[in-house]
Amino acid sequence: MTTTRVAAVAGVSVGSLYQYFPSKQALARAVVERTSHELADAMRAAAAAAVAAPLEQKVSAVVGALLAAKHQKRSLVRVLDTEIPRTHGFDIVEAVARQARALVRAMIDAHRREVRIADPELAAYVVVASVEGVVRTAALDPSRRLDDPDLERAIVRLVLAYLRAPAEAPRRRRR
Amino acid sequence: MTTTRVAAVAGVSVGSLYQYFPSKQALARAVVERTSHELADAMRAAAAAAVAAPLEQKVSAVVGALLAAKHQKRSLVRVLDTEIPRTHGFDIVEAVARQARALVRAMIDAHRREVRIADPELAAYVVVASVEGVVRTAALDPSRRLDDPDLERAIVRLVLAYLRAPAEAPRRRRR
Amino acid sequence: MTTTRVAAVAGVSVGSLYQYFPSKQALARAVVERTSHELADAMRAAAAAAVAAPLEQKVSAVVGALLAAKHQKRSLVRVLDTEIPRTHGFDIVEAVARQARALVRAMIDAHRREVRIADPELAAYVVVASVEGVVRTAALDPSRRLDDPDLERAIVRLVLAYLRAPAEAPRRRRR
Amino acid sequence: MTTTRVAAVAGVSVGSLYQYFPSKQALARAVVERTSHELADAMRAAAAAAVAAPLEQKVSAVVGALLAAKHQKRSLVRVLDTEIPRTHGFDIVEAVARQARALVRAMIDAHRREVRIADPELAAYVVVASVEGVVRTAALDPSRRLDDPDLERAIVRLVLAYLRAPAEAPRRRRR
DNA sequence: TATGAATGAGGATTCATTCAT
DNA sequence: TATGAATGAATCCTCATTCAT
Repeated sequence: MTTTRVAAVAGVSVGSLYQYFPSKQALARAVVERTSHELADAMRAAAAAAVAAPLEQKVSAVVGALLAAKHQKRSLVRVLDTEIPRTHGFDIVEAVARQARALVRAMIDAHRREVRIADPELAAYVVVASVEGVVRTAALDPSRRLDDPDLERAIVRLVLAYLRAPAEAPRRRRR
Repeated sequence: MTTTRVAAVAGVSVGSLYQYFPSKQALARAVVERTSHELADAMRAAAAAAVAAPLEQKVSAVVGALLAAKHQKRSLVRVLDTEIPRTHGFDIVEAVARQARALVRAMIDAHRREVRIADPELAAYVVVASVEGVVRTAALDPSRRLDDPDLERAIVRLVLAYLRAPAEAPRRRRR
Repeated sequence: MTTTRVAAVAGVSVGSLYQYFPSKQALARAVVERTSHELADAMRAAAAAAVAAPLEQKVSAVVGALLAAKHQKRSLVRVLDTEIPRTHGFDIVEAVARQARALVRAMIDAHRREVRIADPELAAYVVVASVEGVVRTAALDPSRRLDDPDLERAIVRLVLAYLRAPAEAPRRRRR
Repeated sequence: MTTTRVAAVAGVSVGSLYQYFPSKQALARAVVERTSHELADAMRAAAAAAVAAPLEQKVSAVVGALLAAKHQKRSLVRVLDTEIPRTHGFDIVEAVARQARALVRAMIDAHRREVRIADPELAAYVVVASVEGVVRTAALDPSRRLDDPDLERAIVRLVLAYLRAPAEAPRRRRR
């Protein structure tokens, strides 16, 4: 990803690039930012639409939105994950992850009876990180399709099973 | 990660680096290779030691081994994940992931009664990718500790819940 | 001949050099190519202008053109011969030599009566190589001038004498 | 031509190389020196053996000795001419050329009646440089053999024809 | 005396950034 | 405002030379 190539692909000159972005890093950051916001918006919208629905439908809606968004930008996702040093836009990615965790926390809170979680903060962390892991792995894996309904069902199962599993053993102090 | 800095940190000269590795890429690859092999060995050993134990103990043993290994090499893990273009040693990482999936498949096969999985291949994929996601996120997150027993318990819960969850809905053809 | 120095002498930056030539080797090759073509053109023009003249005038014209061209680019000739590994642009130099030989062959053919040559191919080879040898030696020799008319006369004498000399002894099989 | 490779081919270690030669340049110079001396000796011996013979036999003897020596060391000749910057051992090469010119001058002086030369110094220069040119070109040309008797005869013809050619026009002062 | 690992200056090349047009 | 040629700092890599063993 050189500035010249980015400019060429974008159909403008390097000079023009620097009229809009003060540096290459800023440009990368802007792309990450936009993509991240779109993702966050898609998930928020899906969650909002299913706010009154049972847990299973909520999870399904959000996971579906996530996969659809990632699938649409598949090649961009791949480039961002492969080429960009994980420092450039990390805070933005982190911000989106925080929003996602808040979203999961809200679900947990809204379904207290169904969900057996001792530490909701940790649970949200695990849910978001694990789903992100599966999506990331699948996105980078040329033999997987992000729009495979089996994959979607499997992720939904992962989340629901985790949330509904019988309470963890009571916390013991560190070994 | 410049060759000069690597050499300086290693306490040798650039020239010496090139006596052992033909290129910077080869050096990075060697580090990834070694780390990956150590990780794979640790997990295999844990699984072998628990081969006759109940599923819960097996999962706990492997997850524990994984976290311990990653925790020990925490800063290296961080550097590799942040600095190295995901192309250089990707095949090796992929090989380790394949081994991990085989390991999970063996567990599934050994506990058929307890585990309700329609597609074991996909299940192994999801288990490995999700655990990897949680570990990766925690490793890059300065406010998390990889040796936190709560984190370990949460990951074990994630895996066990997923494997034991009631059978997925029968597969429907693509929407 | 380092790229930095070439750039400095040329009054540009290294980067600019690489905007016009993909590598140092290509740069060297381009210089050799241009010089060689100029040389070949000069000799061809001289030969063409004297196409109807007697042999002596033809030879004189071509040798004069050769010396004038080399004299004009004296310092470049010196650098190319001294600094450039004989591999980089060798095929071009060889191509010019081939052209020069063809030119000499044409002269031989056009003056069959005057010239006593058993093997015109070999004769052209010897003529070109010997003249090249004298010019090269003189160009590298700081105590010689390429525009010395005595040198020119001597070279003309060398060529004419060789071509006009009584027939070589009949070829005998290898000793 | 790296020191390591030279050492490897020579069957010793780099360190040993530096026990005998203070630098790579000195090593190259020594090789050039030895080869040059052998060449000079061979030519001197041939000339001495034919000191009383007619001019044609003298020239033939020296040219034969030159070609035989170069043919024997053909690959070395090639390497020296291709790889070594023309500065390293140039003075030695120049010294040998000087000796060769003296040798030719002696021949001219010994055959004053047969040879029609106005400027013997220049004549010797041209003879040596032209022969060197032919030998060099042939040595670097993979399609030529230095032990080809036709080549030898052609070179002898070149030298004899040049020396015996009717007197050059009387020297005119430059412009 | 022979070895060859270690050294690091030097050199080719890339690419983010600037700025005259 | 858009362009893209020019810039040169930064980086990878080579290889002549040294020196501890």
